[in-house]
Amino acid sequence: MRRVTLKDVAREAGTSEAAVSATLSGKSTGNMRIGEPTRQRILDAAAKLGYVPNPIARSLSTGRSGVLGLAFPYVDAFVDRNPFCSMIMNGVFSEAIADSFNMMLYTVRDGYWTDKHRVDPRIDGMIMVLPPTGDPLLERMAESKFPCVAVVCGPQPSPVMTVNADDFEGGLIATRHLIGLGHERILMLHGTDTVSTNQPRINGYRSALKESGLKVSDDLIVAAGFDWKPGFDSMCAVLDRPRREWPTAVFAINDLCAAGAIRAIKSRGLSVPDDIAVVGFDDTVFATTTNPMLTSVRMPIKEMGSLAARMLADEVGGNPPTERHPVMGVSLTIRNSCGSRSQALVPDFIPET
Amino acid sequence: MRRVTLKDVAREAGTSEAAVSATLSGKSTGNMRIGEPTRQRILDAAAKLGYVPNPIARSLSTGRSGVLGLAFPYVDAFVDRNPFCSMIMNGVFSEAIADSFNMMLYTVRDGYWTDKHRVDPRIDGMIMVLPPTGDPLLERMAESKFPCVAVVCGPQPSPVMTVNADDFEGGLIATRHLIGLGHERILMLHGTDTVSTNQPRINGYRSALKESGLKVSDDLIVAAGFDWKPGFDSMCAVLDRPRREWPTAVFAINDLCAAGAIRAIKSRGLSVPDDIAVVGFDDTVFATTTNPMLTSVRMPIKEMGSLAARMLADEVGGNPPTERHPVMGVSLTIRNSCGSRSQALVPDFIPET
DNA sequence: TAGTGCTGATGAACCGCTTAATCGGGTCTG
DNA sequence: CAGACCCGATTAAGCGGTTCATCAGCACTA
Repeated sequence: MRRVTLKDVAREAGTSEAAVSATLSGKSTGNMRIGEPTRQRILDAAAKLGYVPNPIARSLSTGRSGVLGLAFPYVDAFVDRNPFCSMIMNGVFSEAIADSFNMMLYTVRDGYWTDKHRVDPRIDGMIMVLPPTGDPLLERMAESKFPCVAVVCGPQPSPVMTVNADDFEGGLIATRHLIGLGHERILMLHGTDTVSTNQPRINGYRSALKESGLKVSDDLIVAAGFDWKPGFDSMCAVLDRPRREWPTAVFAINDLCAAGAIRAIKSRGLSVPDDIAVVGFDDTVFATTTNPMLTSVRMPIKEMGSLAARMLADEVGGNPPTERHPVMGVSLTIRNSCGSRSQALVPDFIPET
Repeated sequence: MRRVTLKDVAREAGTSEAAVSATLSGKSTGNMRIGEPTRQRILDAAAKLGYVPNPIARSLSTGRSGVLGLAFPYVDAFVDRNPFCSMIMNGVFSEAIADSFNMMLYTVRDGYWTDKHRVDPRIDGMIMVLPPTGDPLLERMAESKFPCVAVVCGPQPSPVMTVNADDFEGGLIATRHLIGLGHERILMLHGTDTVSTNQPRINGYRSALKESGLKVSDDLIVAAGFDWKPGFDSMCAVLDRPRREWPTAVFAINDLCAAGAIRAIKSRGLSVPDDIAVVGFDDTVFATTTNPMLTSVRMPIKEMGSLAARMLADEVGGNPPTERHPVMGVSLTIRNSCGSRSQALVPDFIPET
C-alpha cells in the first residue's frame, strides 16, 4: 500500500525519472524535450499505477507550495456570531480553489507571525483579514517581499496590497438617507478604532451632516461596538438621557450593533421606525432577521475575499496586479427600519437559498 | 536574505548537521546523544542566526506534517448565513493551535477526495464536517488507515471516528417542552436528509408525542429547510390551510428556519407565542436576534469542534482515543418564543462580548 | 592486554521531486 | 567530411531536513 512515486512510474515506463517529471508537470522546462511515444508510455504508466505527485517533495524542490495563507483575528465572539469572517473566507476559498491553490489558516494570535524574519515556507502568500490598524507586521511582510494582501485594513497607505470597501461612502449614504427622510438628530453608534472601518464610517456620517448644514454633535457620536450587546447597552444609555436629547434616527456601525439598538428601542416601548429609525452596515443575514428588517449598507464581502485571493494568486504567479489597492463600492439596501418603505412584516427581501 | 538552514547552524556551531538536528528537534532519536557543551553551542548558534526549521523539508523526511485538514460542505448560503460552520471551525482551530497543529481547508466539492487512493500527504489527519449521510468517502479513509473524524454525521455506525450531538434527545426535549405547555398540535418543520441531524431530530419529536399519547400526524411533519426562506415559505403554506388545521406550536429544525417561521406567523397578524409557540435548534446567535427571542435546543457546537481536533491530534500522536464515537449532550435554552417566560422585550439572555 | 560497553558525535543515505548540465546521434550546412 | 545544430533523453546535483550505521575515545572489567 506504499505510495506510488516518480521512480515507480519511471521503472514501469522504462524511462528516467526526469522524463516522467517533465512529462507530468507539463511545462517542458529548460531544454528538456519529450517525444510523443515516450510521453504516451509515461502517461500510461502513471495512470496504471495511479500515480499522484507528492506535493511536499515538489514544494521542497521548487520552493513553491500552491498554498495560500489566510489569517484572521481570533476572537471567539467575532467568529461565532459575526458572519463577516466566514463570508470573507468563502470568497477567498472559492477563488483559491479555482486557481488550484489550497488554503492554510492562521490567526494573528498565532505566534508564528510575531517573529521577525519568519515566513512560513508552506505558503506562497498571505491574506490578512482585518489586521489591526498600523500593524507593523505588514511592514515586515512587505520588507521580506512576501506576497501579502490585507483585506479591510483601512484607507491609509499600506506597504502591502489591500482590498477595502468604501466605508466613508457607506457612512455618507447611510446618513444622507436618514437626512433625506427628514431626520436631524442622528445618533452614530460606532465601534472601536482597532477595526479599521470604524473611523471612515464615522467620517462619512460627519460629512453627510456637514454637507446638509446640520450640526455635528459629539453627544450623538457614541461608542458601542461590533456586537449585539454593546449596541443594546449604548442605545439604552442614550435613551436614559432626557427625552429632548433623544435622536430620531440611529446609524449603527454594523448590523449586529443595529439589532441590539433595535431591541433597546423596543424595550422602551418605542417603535422602529416610527419613533426612531435605524440603519445598519454590512447587510448580512442579520439585516433580515431583525424586526423590522434593517436598511443596511451593503459591502460586497464575499467578493472582497475573492478579489484578494485573485490578486494574491496573480502576484504569486508572476502577474502582479496593476490595481494593488482596490476600493469596492457600497450601496444601500433599503428595508423597513427607516420607514421609507412599507412596514409590512412580509419581507421585501428574501435571500436566495 | 536567504533562509537560514541547518547547514548554516552546523557551520556556525562547528558541528555536524546531524547533531544540530538532534538537538533542535528535542527527541534524541536512535542512539544519538549530544553532550551539554555541544548542545549549548548549537542552541547559541541557532539563536544567533535566527534559525527556524523548514517544515517542508521536515515533512518530506518524517512523513508527518503537523497539519490537520478540515473539510466542510461547500454551500454558499450555508457558509455565509449559518454560523454553524464557523463555530465548528472555531473549536477545531483553537484546539489545533493548542496542540501546535496547523489547519488546512478542504471542501467536499474539492475533487481531491473523490480519487480512490488519494490522501494529501500534507496533512496528518482529516476532520470532515457534516459529511453527506452514507458517504463512501469515509469508508475509503478508514480503509487507507488515514486518521479521520467525522463531525455531525449521524448516529449510525461509522468506519471512522465521529463526534455527534444527541439530536434525538434534542428533538425529544424540545417537543416535551411544548407538550408540557399544553400544546397538542405541534408542527415539525424539518430539513433534508442530506444532513444527518434531520432524521434523529424528527424521531425525537415523534417519540415525545408518542410517550404522551399524542397522535403523530404526517400533516404536521412538513419539509422546510435549514435556512430562513424555507422556514418562512413552509410556515406560510401551513397557515394557508384551514384555520382548524393550524398548529399551536412549531418545532423548527434550526434557528434560522425558526426565524423564518416566526416572520411568517407575524406576517399573518398572529402572535408568537400567544397564537403559535416556536422552538428552534442549535441556539446560535439568531436565537437572540429574533423577536421574541427563541427558545432553542443548545448544542455545544464549538466544543464538538474542539473535541474532534483533540481526538484527531491524539490519534495522530499515537494515543488513540478510547471513546471513538462520543455523543455530546444537549439542553434547552428557554427564552420568550413559547410563552413559558415573561415576554418582555428586554433580553433575558445577553451574549458575552 | 584484549575485550566489552558506554558516551558523544559524524557520515551518508534517504524522503520524492525538479532542473541544470550533459550526451548520443541524426541532419543539415559550408 | 568536419563542424554546427537540433532532438530526445539521461545523469546527477540539489531542496533541507531526519536517522541509521558507524566510529573514536575512554573507562572498566576479566
